[in-house]
Amino acid sequence: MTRFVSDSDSVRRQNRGLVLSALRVHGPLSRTVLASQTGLSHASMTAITQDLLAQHIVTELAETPSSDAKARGRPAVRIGFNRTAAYAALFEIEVSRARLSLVDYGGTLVDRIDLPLAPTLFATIAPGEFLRERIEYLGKRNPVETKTLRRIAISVQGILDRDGRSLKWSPIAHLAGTPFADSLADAFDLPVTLYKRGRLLAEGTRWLNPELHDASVATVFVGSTVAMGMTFPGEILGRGNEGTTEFGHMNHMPNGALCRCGMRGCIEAYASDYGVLRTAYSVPETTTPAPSVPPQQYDDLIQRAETGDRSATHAFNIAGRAIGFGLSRMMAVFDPSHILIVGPGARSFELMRTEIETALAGALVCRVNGLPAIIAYRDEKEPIFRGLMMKALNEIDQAEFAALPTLSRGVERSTG
Amino acid sequence: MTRFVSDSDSVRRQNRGLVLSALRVHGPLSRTVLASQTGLSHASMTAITQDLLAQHIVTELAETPSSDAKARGRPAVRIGFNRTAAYAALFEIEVSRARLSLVDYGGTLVDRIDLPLAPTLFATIAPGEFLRERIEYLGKRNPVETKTLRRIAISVQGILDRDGRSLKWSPIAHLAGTPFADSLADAFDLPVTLYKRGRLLAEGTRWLNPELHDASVATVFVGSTVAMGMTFPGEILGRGNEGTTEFGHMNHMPNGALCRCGMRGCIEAYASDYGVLRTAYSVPETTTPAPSVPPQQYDDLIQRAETGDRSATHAFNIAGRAIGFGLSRMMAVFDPSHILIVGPGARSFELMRTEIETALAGALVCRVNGLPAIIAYRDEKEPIFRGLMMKALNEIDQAEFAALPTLSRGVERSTG
DNA sequence: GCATTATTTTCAATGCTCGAAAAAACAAGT
DNA sequence: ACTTGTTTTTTCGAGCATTGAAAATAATGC
Repeated sequence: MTRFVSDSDSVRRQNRGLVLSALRVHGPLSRTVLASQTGLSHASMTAITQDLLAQHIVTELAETPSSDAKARGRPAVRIGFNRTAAYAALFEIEVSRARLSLVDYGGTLVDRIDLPLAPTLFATIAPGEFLRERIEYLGKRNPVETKTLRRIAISVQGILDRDGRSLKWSPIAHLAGTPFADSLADAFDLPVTLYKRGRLLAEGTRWLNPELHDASVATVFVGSTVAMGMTFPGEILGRGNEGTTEFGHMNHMPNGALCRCGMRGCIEAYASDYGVLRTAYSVPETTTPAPSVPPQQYDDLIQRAETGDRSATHAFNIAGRAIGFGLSRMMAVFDPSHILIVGPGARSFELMRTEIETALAGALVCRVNGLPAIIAYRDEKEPIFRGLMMKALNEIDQAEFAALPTLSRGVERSTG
Repeated sequence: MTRFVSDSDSVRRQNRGLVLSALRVHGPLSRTVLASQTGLSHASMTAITQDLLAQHIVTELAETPSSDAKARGRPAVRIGFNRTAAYAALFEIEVSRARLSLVDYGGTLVDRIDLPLAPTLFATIAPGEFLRERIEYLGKRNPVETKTLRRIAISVQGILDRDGRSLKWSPIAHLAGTPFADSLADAFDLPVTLYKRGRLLAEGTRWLNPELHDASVATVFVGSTVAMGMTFPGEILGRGNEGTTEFGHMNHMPNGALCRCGMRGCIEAYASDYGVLRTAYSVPETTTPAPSVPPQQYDDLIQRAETGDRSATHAFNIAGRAIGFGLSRMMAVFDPSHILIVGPGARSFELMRTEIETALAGALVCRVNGLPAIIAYRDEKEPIFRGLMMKALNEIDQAEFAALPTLSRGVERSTG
């Protein structure tokens, strides 16, 4: 059952969540604006903000006295997140590097550690152990902040198990099958959540382009891997694992090129950096891919293709064809209004565009609904981080702060 | 925004909906059982059922006096739907036939009309007009029941527009683009809802096999077309258009066999009845498919394959391969625990099984999560009807009856 | 007829929302 | 300096749906 009994408790949780969501989306707002944004009455707004203020979740902003346009009536007091109300530790784990960030409840970066990841690292130290040590190190550098650490969120690559507690498969060496999320949760007695990188990319891109909030979007990462996340119109943040895919490992050609995952014919085997390079240099399709490709090599190939080199353009055509047919096939199940191509591969988008659009045009849904808008964005790091942070903070908002019981009303009033 | 302000109104709607849902799923239940099923207190149960009784939505069942095992305490009074509370008219429109059914609020069939559909019919009469006349005819035969008609629900084949008001494309001749749903809604001043046939099949199969309620299922129809619906664990009935796909028109082979939809290489072009026959008889792939295939021909082919005929078994291998790769590709986006093969093609399931499983085994998600359970069911008519009826009745439950305002409590008490 | 048992209802308390009215905090005009 | 107008915010009482506990109801068993 997805639906539960509703009582005054769930009413409070729902409406407090609505208020926190509005602040998350729009930044600081006055009670009046908050009321019209959420649809709650002014009376309820007063009650809810009073509660949130008493619990030090939000604060009244001391308005800059130089606020230019003087308005007529009583000046609005804007409410914003109390940045010290909570902190979150965010890990972004990728194949050859990781990053640990400490952010406050308002979404400001407090500290950050970059961690190179040797392929053998997790064979010599348990991932959970490694991550625990890094957080402890971060804790020594930020003793005050980490005292109110409320959540650990981790971006990973690979296939999560059904309840999202560990990886069943991952391109990150020696990471799959280890219970690092649970051991972190035990070590710090905090909720730990795992998110798939491709899905965070999709959510983060959306936060950076608010007009995508009303669209259904397939966000495709093209680079060292191929991945995709889906987002749906209206939903601030998808529930559960909604929006995750294994797009990069969708079959493109039966018995085709060898993929890093060990299967044959995956889209990634044609469209990722190693796939394109393999095609361009006529390396046999069944050659085992290198663990990683120097970015320079990939950039050079793009440049060669842009100057008309035949084998280079051919390789990007093959890549575009794989992505295009993959998207065309996906559209039988999920039919987005927008397709975003993000990551290093976005630079070669123009080289793949024709093949992608040709493949899409062969799909019945495209003939009927028209081609989706296809847009290329280069940077993937910022959206992934943004998606991860928003997920973590939103979890704190909804699962923790919105669910807090009321302090008996009117007892405490800050006189400051 | 998907989320709205919660107040006492939405609490009542939610909890009344919970009660009606429980009755829909389990049939008549006593107040005590209803309370434990929904999680509501006995006190609330009394209040809610009192209300529903006063509004004649449910009735207390006069228990059969021959109820065998005499229990100790006060006997439980079971509550069931008041079958005359509402009626729904259900159209199932297919390529060459349609059917109109009148059902009561309890889910009992009241009347039914079968309607052969000539291919030119909707060229000579507007679909909305035709459907209106049939309902009026039904109304003459059932004057009392149709007076409390509350909803019209229609099963269609093809691609719906985004708000589900009309078809953008359909294999049913001259149906796409006509505003038949809206004109019916105007004519009878009733809500009219369109559902995609493949999706109803998925929901209906689930109602007939309750153990599938906790599974994620891809239900594939194989017959005159190929279609698929998805259902998700726990959800009684998917929201909106969730679970609809265009699986039959997912590309299987670039530039491949000609499909009825006009595109090339669709799964349907290989795995539907006409596709298999075309392969078996070595008719060129680019031959325009006939509008429909006599069932006898398809049955004969299955029999020939079962007795070892080479071209027949080959045709089913090709079909299985198309379905298998389609499923393997779908699983990059939606990874079900069960796959159901339903319809005439289920009889040839064993002929396709090896190819389907081989293709699935090539998908990374299958290597990681294991093969989903694959089950064949023959009958598709009953599940489709059941799905359509459940959708319509559930809409009446949730959108209409659960939302009804309270009658001032305690005023009216039936003394019977 | 009385004890036992299970179901259902009643009752008072709780907690949330809402509309209307009042209070607060400022700008502008006199 | 004081009044008026404007906008934001709070207060107040009413309404409503929930809940736990206690009471009432309706049967069986002895």
